[in-house]
Amino acid sequence: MKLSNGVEWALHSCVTLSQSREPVQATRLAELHGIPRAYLAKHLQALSRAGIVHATAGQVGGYALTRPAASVTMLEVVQAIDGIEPAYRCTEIRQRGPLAVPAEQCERPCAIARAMAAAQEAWYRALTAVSIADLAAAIDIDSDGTAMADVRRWLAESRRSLPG
Amino acid sequence: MKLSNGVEWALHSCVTLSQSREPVQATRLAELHGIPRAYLAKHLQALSRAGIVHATAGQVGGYALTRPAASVTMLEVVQAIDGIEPAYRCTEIRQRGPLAVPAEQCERPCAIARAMAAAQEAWYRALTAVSIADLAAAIDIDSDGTAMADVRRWLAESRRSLPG
DNA sequence: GGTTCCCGGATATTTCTTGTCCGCGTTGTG
DNA sequence: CACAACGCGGACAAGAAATATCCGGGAACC
Ligand code: SF4
Ligand code: SF4
Repeated sequence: MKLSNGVEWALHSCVTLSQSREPVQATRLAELHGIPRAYLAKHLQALSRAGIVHATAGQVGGYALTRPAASVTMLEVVQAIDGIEPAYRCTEIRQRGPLAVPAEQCERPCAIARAMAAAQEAWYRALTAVSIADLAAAIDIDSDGTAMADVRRWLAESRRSLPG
Repeated sequence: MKLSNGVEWALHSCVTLSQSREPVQATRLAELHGIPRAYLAKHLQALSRAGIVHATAGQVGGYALTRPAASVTMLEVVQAIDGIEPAYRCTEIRQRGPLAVPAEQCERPCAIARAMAAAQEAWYRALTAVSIADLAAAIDIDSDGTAMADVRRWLAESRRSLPG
């Protein structure tokens, strides 16, 4: 079981966006995190398609959160990047081989699939309980209240200096 | 997030093995489920390395559970096949870029990594709660008490007829 | 001793992730 | 209103990982 590392970038980007009311360009977000610009843009597009962020084009364009950070859950971001398909994909092997179960008995998933679905559900619940705002607040506390202020300052500064 | 489909084969194989006190060859397990024999053998080797099943060589060899089915949890099987590394791998991007956090502040994982770890823990807990014996019992109930008996009959029969 | 079967690694094939590119639409400006 | 600049969006290659397969030992049984 593996999670795309783009999830980490997307979560960090959302936390950063929650600190700015103006749109932030993909170039800035990539530079801030030291990651390839073009690839981050691809993931941001996925967030855009999921309705989590809104992209504005043009000279002063960029990305911004569409909803308040407190209403965006981690699960939404994870699913936007990694897809909504569950980790366990049942290939219905019980319908194959010499003891094949007839299809009419396979209407509802079997015990194995049910247990896996329950585990997935527990995973979803844990991620739903945490919002982007929670993350921003927790990161701020971890850094003694300087992290988010630094981000806001850097965003304001880069908007002036870098395009020059 | 994706789970190797070998997990499904391994779980089915364990349930099957729980119905037989004699060792069952990899060839039989593969035939019963209609899956490639060689690849299933590779996964069974992983189960063997994890101590879940014991392989006996020789003419009447095969695989058998080392412990009672009630004491083997789904999580053990999943981790034996899919590995124990967590789904979310933190690449410490906060230590990169213009706002890099110094390493001495990164001793404990940040809020994002903590939330992901909590979700993973919930997933583990759900899988630990279900044993192979539970699965066998549930599958038996789903089939009105015929599935496991059919498996036992097929195993006994194939041991006579097929090698001939 | 012959046979059967499991173990382990080496290897080919396919799929997915990662990474990069340029066209199109949008925005601000003259 | 036409122009030019800018960034988003999806299409396109390279790399990694999973999937699937094969064969040479070694062990147990007959
Ligand atoms: S639903 Fe259950 S029995 Fe059917 S293939 Fe999936 S795990 Fe196997
Ligand atoms: S520990 Fe937190 S801040 Fe550091 S890279 Fe992981 S998610 Fe980002």
